[in-house]
Amino acid sequence: MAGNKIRNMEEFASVSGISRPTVSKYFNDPGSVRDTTRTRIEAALELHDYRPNIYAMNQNRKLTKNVGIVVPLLSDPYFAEIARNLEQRCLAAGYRPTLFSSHGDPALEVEVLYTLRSLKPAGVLLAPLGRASDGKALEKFCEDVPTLIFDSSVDQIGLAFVGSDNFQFTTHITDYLCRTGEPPCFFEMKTPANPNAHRRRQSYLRAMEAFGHTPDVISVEGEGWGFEEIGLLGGHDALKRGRFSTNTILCSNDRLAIGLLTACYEQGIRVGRGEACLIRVAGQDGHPYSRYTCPPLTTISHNYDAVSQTAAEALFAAIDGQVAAWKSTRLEGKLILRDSA
Amino acid sequence: MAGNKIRNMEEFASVSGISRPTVSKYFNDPGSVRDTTRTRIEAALELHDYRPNIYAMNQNRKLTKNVGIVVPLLSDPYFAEIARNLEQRCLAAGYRPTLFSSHGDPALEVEVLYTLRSLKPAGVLLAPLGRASDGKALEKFCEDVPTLIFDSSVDQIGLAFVGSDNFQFTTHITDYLCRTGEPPCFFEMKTPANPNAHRRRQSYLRAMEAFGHTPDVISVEGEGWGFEEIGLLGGHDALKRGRFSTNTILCSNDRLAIGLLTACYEQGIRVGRGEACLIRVAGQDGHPYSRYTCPPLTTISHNYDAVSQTAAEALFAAIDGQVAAWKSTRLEGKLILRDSA
DNA sequence: CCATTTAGTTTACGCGCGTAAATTATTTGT
DNA sequence: ACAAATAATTTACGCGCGTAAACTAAATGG
Repeated sequence: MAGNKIRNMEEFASVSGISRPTVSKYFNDPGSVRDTTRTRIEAALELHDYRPNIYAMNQNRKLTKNVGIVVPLLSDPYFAEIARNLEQRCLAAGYRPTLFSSHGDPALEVEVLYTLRSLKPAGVLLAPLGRASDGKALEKFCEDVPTLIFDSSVDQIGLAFVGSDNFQFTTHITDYLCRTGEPPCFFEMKTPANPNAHRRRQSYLRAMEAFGHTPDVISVEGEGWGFEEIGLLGGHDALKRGRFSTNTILCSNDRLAIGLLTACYEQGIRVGRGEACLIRVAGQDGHPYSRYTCPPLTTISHNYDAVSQTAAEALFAAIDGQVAAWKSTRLEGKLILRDSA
Repeated sequence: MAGNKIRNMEEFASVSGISRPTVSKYFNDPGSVRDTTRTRIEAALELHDYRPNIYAMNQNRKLTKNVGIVVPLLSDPYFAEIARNLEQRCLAAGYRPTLFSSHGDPALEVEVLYTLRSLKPAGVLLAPLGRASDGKALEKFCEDVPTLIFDSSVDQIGLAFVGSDNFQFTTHITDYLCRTGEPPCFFEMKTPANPNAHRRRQSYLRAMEAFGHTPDVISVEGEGWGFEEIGLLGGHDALKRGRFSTNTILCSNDRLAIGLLTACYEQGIRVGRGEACLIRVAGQDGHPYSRYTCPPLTTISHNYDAVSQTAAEALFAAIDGQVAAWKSTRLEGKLILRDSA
């Protein structure tokens, strides 16, 4: 742990009495060198705590162990959670994950792709911004780097797509709401950034039709990624104008629902399924904070584990050379019953 | 934009008719080459959209433009927000931020430091895990890399410390609560990961004493970073056992408060400052979600902008060679009055 | 014990770029 | 138009490591 500072592998090799190429071999796979050599290297390692420079390692490697993970917005706990999940799986599989956020900005998303090329990753797990993404840039990137698209699909690019089955999401929770009370109206952003939102609206319309009810979509104004704020303002506005035609509101996503719940609270409207409650509110996503709203939010949750596992394993298989035709996997969500609906 | 793929600067230099060293100079500072040369390079750039490999660039550079940003836990929106803020400032100042999360794990925090060394950053903005951090490793790292510590201070390491004045935080909000109703009891984790929590408890005790009231600290069990869950469970328990001695509860942080609010809701206890309300709840931090709780959470907020600006500017100054003695800057928080207290 | 496998060493080159020194070409002032 | 100043080029080396080829030393097997 003490000793003079070791600056590079050359120096470390010399103090450990082993040649640099062998030391290099050791760091790439400790099991690939003889027992006695490994022991000597590890003894030297205890004395000098040297670490190879990762970026120099990757410079001239045929296949790196790097995996890039890109999400549209890290400050959204949903993406933070799925990113964390993916990182763990990469580490467990022996890869080096590097996390990037597009911060909701298409230009930054393109920048991230350039940075990723420099990283020479073995593969990339990419959740695109969606509507605002530079499709050409994404497509070009996917041609150069093995990329698995998750969460939000954009055309048929990359190795495969893994995400949630938004049609099932909305159909399922609409069905639940219809069976347990008044059929829901649908609360959404007018111009959502994410293509999943469109699928959810369509699915709501279809489901309502199938169940023989008249759909009602409330589309609120608002740009950007501040969904809670948009739900809050839009909710206040819609409540004041008596815009909700039923006592049950299905939100396009949980963050909108969180804002709407606050609007309801601020207008003294009691939410829930109890006797004293005026309206029911449900969300979609299984957002990490949905458990802690008041009332706790009934929602249909992504299967976080299954989505990340499927995505990660598909990417690792592709890295290992297992070629597979492009495929879209959409996993079902699970209804989480809480007090809000 | 089309053209054959350019693999490196050598190839790009040849197609643009300029020598590689000059092209290299251009990328490091476009203004440092003659107008005619710049025009020719930029013309070639439009045809081939080449980008230098960032990691190769940094390999042999005296001073890189890299800045590392490390936070303890990205899935906490508080850290996500401050990280985003810092990233923007780095970009605006012409640096290349790279974001890392320790994911609440001291071992991972040490790993991150190793990765950072490989990055050869000009400087690092580091928010340590706190109590669980490997102090020796942090100290050693700070000796090698210009590092500014923020959010949570650990000894007197690095270039400087920038954070919030937790004493002012708690004193200020305790004062507010005392003036507007019953003096608060203090709701906290028994074994908090963050040293700021200790400062807040102490400050609460002092403030209560100064105001001539008897303090009451409720310390709940719970390990890890799932503060909402801990607040929820601990809140349920404390409520059932009549553990709160006054109708006013000051939480050690907003995430605990969010959990406590849910516990109150689930026990049918109305929170707020209105007539019909049984208890008041206040938090500390100005968490991004505190606006959207029910009722919206009264809290004392970090001055996010000022903290990140002070931290970033101090680091940039140090990178520019402006030596300054180690200094601790603690910025005051701002009381945010909402309905919960 | 010697011949054969296996692992290690040397040597050499490559990755994609920064950077310094010496040289040559271009621009500027007059 | 010419000398001086400025910019670009050539040449050469370095960063920290991967990797391949040829060679040598050590571990096997009968």
